[in-house]
Amino acid sequence: MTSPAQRIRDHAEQLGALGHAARLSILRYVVQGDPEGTPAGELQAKLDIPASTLSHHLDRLASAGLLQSRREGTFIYYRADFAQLRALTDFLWEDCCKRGKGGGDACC
Amino acid sequence: MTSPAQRIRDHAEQLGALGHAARLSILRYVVQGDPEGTPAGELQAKLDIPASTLSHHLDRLASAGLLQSRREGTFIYYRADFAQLRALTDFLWEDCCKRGKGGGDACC
DNA sequence: TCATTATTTCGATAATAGTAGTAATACCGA
DNA sequence: TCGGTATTACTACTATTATCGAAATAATGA
Repeated sequence: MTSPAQRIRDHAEQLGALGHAARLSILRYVVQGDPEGTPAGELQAKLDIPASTLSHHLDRLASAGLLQSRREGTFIYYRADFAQLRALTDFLWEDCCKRGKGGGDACC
Repeated sequence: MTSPAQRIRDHAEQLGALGHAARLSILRYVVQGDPEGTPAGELQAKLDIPASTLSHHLDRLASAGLLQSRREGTFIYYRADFAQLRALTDFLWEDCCKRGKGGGDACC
């Protein structure tokens, strides 16, 4: 059971991880790619990011729980954690308009 | 027409704006509040954030396009820009698994 | 005009994040 | 084991962001 404050912090960390053009591009590339994962080298080549910089970004996204990695030989495949991503986007809309005048939900 | 790169930058800015516990709390409070808006003073009191700090956070959220403000007397009401928020959350899922093996969409 | 309340701007400091070269490590095929 | 490729760790430097007190601005009503 995570406290409400902890949920805020965790989701803020995930959003912060996405709040950078390179990392957002990485996530989208991985989300749009094969569900089995995309090797780091492909990301480096396609997104044109130096390997060391890319590694930091991947680490940050994985630490936030948005990416999972799996080693296969020399390749490391990264794939999106769709459940976490869904939880994050749902979180933003949670209890929308709950405290509105008539409890109305005309907004969402 | 915004270029793909510009879309990435704009959405990254929005996500970065949400990537902070205080600002995420602000957005959620506003999203869950009355669609007409929530005065800054209420946010300050409920979320216990110093006025000047709050003002900076509100400015950042508004600059990113996630909040809109409206003055009424001495009060300034902030409300969520639901269309922008929807566009943002949809963006993360856009073309999910498009490049997957069988064009499968088992993941989303 | 004056006092009061609501909110923002200024300004300075402290803390965090981004970048990328180089070195190190891991794996595989020969 | 050796050589090549893939990937990460170390490191240092720079840039951006967070914080908040104090001063300034805006609106209202007496």
